[in-house]
Amino acid sequence: MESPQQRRDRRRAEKRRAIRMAAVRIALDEGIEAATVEAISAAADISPRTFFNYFASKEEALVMEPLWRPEELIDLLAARPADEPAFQSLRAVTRDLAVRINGIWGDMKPFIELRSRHPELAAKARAADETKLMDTVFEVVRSRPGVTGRIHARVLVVASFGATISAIQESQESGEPVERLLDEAFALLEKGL
Amino acid sequence: MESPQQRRDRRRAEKRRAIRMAAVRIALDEGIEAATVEAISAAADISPRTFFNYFASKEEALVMEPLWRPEELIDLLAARPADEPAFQSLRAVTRDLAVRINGIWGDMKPFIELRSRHPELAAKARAADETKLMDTVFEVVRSRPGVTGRIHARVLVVASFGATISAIQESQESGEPVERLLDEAFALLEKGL
DNA sequence: CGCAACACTTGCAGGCCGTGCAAGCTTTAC
DNA sequence: GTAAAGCTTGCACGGCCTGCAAGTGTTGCG
Repeated sequence: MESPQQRRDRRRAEKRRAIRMAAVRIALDEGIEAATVEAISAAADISPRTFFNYFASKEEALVMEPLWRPEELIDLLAARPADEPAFQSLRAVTRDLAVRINGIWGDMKPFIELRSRHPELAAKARAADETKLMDTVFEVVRSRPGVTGRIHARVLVVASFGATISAIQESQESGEPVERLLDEAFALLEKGL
Repeated sequence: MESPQQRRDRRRAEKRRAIRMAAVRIALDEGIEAATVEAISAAADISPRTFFNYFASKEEALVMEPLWRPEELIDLLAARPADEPAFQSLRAVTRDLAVRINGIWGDMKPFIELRSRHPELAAKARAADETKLMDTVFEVVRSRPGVTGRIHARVLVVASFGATISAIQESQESGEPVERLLDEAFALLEKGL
């Protein structure tokens, strides 16, 4: 059975999704300046005030849900063998996560289209939680064997994230499979630039 | 002598700087929520409307001027030998530019302090012009010899930028010289992770 | 069932950001 | 000295976002 709490969570998630869809549809069909909170709320059949019970900002509704949450990433890293080199752990973990994209590729399409028309959307949204993501991973990587110092850890993290995002972006533009591009990117990093 | 246009430009730059200083001082002394456009304008002795003749947004006044402009970076890359490997060009250019930081370290201090208290400031400001910066460099790197494809170029750029920013951040936190950390970071990338 | 606790939605009021416009003022050009 | 060009400012307005309190549904329990 479904507990009342689960029920509430599910309905909430559904409504959040519905609002998002309305927002993106307006932004794509009528231009981003037409996607005001008022217009989105009307389309989603809620009051403008309620919109902010679901999203902390208008922008949040116009970008896709982040693919990775910090806690999840930390769990996955912790699940790797403790003596595995940090670089290989990052490689394995980001590969697992990136592959998940293939399953939701269809859902991502409108967001990708919108982002390509308005790059500032992705930039701002990304910066906010991506730096936090990298900071948390940085803390994990620091304590791995073979990591000689803080700058080493920083470079490992920033290069791995960069490779992952590059592969995803390139895959979106060229249509090549994410896995192949990801392997190519990490192989370059492994063998040296 | 000074042409009238130069004179105007200079006065404008001075005023911009003065407004910035007022903004950062308020944000540091009284908290960031006290740094409203109204308060900043009053402190800088201009009208709130005029504030927006100098800055497109309030945030712009609270972060430091970007260290690198795209055109400048492209010029510097173009000045490198055309047959130099892309990685070495990036290494040399970012090193030159990063060293410039040592000359303006003092001016940067308030901004660094403010950014450390409010990370979202740096995140948003950075994302906006940093992605544009990387896109332009990407185009240059793509046409360098030895760059085998788009993903190769992407990884080169994102890793180099990541290394540079890591070195700068680490230097700010640890006090070690930027050059040393930069060398260490690029050496890691060169030999492979 | 009935009632109390809880969660969700909404309106209202208000602060803040950012922009177009037009009026005034200062500097520059001839 | 006068016209053109640039800068500053006030005004009005639209849009984002928040706290608060009132209203409406939902849940849990006797």
